[in-house]
Amino acid sequence: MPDIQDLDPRKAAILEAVVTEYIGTAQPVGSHHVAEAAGINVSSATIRSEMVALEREGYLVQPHTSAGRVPTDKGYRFFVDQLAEPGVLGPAQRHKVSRFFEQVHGEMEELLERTSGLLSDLTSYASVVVPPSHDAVVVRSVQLVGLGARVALLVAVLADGAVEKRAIELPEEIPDEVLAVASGRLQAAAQGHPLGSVHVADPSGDAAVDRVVSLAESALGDLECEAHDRIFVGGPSRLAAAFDAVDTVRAVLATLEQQLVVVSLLRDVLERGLSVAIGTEHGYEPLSACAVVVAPVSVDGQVGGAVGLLGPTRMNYPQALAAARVVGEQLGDRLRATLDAGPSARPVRETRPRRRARGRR
Amino acid sequence: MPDIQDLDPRKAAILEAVVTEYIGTAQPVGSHHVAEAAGINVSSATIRSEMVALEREGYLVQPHTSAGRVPTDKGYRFFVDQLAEPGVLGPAQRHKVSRFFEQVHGEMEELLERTSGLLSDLTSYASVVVPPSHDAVVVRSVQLVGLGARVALLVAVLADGAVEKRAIELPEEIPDEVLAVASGRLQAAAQGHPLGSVHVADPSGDAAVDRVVSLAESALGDLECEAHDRIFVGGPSRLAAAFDAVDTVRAVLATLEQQLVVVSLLRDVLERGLSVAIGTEHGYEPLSACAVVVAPVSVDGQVGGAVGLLGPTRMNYPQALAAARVVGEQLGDRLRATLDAGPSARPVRETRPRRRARGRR
DNA sequence: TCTGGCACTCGATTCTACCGAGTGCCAAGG
DNA sequence: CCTTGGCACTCGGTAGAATCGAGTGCCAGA
Repeated sequence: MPDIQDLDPRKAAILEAVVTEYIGTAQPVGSHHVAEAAGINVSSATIRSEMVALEREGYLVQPHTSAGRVPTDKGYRFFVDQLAEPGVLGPAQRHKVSRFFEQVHGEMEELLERTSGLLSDLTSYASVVVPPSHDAVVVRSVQLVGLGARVALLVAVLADGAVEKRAIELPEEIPDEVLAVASGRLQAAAQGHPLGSVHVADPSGDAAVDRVVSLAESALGDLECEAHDRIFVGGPSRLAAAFDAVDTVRAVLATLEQQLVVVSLLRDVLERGLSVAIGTEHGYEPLSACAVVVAPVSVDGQVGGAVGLLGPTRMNYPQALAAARVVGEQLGDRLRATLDAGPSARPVRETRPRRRARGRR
Repeated sequence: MPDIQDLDPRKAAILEAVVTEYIGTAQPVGSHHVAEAAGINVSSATIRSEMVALEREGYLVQPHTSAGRVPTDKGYRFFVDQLAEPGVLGPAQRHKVSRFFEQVHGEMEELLERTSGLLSDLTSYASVVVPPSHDAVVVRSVQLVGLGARVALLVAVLADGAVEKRAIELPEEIPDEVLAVASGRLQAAAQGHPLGSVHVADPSGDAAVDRVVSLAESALGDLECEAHDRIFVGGPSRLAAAFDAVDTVRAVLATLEQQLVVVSLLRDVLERGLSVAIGTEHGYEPLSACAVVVAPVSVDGQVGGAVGLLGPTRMNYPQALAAARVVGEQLGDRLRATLDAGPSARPVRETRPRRRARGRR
């Protein structure tokens, strides 16, 4: 792509006018409308000739001859990267956010669920919240609870307030007392360590206890991997409002149902250092009519989770970006607050110096 | 409504033909098509005159003069109550179900989530799973874990494998040791009792401990009430496929987002002794284009939860009913299995004799 | 280089005609 | 009395023609 650099300032202004107009009206915009836009002081004829250039360079397309122009993905990209000013939340929205994070109480899962609701309320797009993985988060408590004769539930409470659980099939019938012993040993070994690195050193006298402990140990390891595939989707009904083709709606909804896909989508986008992926930029076919806005959720400088917005490519990028950033930041702060206030060990803080989340653009 | 009783057998046959045809094709069906249907041996003229009668009585409507007929809600109702034969799952579907319940492992939340997926897979409608409330389920374990300096997390494991949790704001800074003592006292008092009726009898020597314990006690009571408002929605994208008006899709999706509404909808329907609510029969305006199929999930004869299907009024009722019933039953069995296999107390079984879930129609 | 003018395109809208599925009615036949 | 074939009629949907208008590309003149 040779022409990713700048555009003629006038072309840029025209492109900007087209994008903003189209975002507002969803109608192809013609040279006449552009000429009326603020900051443009040339006639429609001039604009027309600039538009053919813009079209040749791939920033605009005509749905059909003799219709107005519509931005391409590339056009939106240029707009987002070079033209749009940062965008701020309105006072009402800002108020909503701060009140939300003041009022919200309680427990992690609920917090995430409600955060996704907040985001989609603010923007009227569908939202996704991917919680940070628990890689570095230490265990606060582990417990084994007998459920059936040969089933036990492993419950781990992490320092960030998350509760992870997993059923364990026992190879034989284990009396409650043995479970209790195993539970105690696990608790002693796990407290203060991250999920993945729990290891009970020396064997107890009891072989049954040891068997249970080792099962639970590997289950803890599994938890670390599995935990972060639960995502929180907010306001899917907004999608139906955003698209008028019912097929598109179905395809997008179906994609949203596949949590793994969504998680890796957001992760991909973040890893490429982007905060916006437009149309086909992320390689996910069924979402080619969508734009995705992502903001990291970083806890102590470590990017763990993400919040995202999903809307039509003609979305209000500045506003969506602002909302995602603010909510992502606040959520991160909130999560860190829980972590930091811990009465005892806070190894994450010690091992990793605080670092500002690297902003982009 | 005077005319809820039976219909002329011939009228009934015609109505049945119209309904089945319309369910299949989504096109208004004319007298000619009906005449060709199996079991009808009269001419189209006769059918026409019967149809005017059916229309006068409210079972059919014409979208416009000189189009075929479409069933009304009342028409579907009659079909479901009097005409449709029970309906069975195909062998492939039956296989899917049984394999699912054999394979599914682990923990309650995941079980419910995946069950909703199963249901919507079987039927290609959107599904809802409302877990049984924990009224009668006894506590297997309770634990207090300190999170922040003045925040503790109350984690309760119930006999059915559910894990309920709630953050508690502490009025003062409580050292871990005090929490541990309180946790132990709670555990002793709660184990084997249902969530609502946990009471720690005699005070300890320590006032701080007692304060924490009483806070936790009331939190346990809250948990009982709150717990059942988390529902599991499967396959919302199916809705986009079922309706072609994008407005309808949006309205229905928006309703599905309000968990409380959905829960009370299903509850209402079940309480009225129905398993199907068609169109406006449930008073929920935005869902007037939908039919809801509900089946109870009963554990030990106690109806606690429900599974539901949400589709267009022209849904395949026999199949949907069969799927919902089977999955509801299996889910109930599954939940009871966890309960029954408990190594120690099983008070529910003792106090309530097993009773067959009363079938209807 | 910009601009106003102009011919041209082509989707959207409207109108007409027409087809055909479907109806209601009726008179004849069981 | 019920059924049936016949018949005129309705009216949505489709196809084609006419029209409208927003928008374009091009060009000559400032």
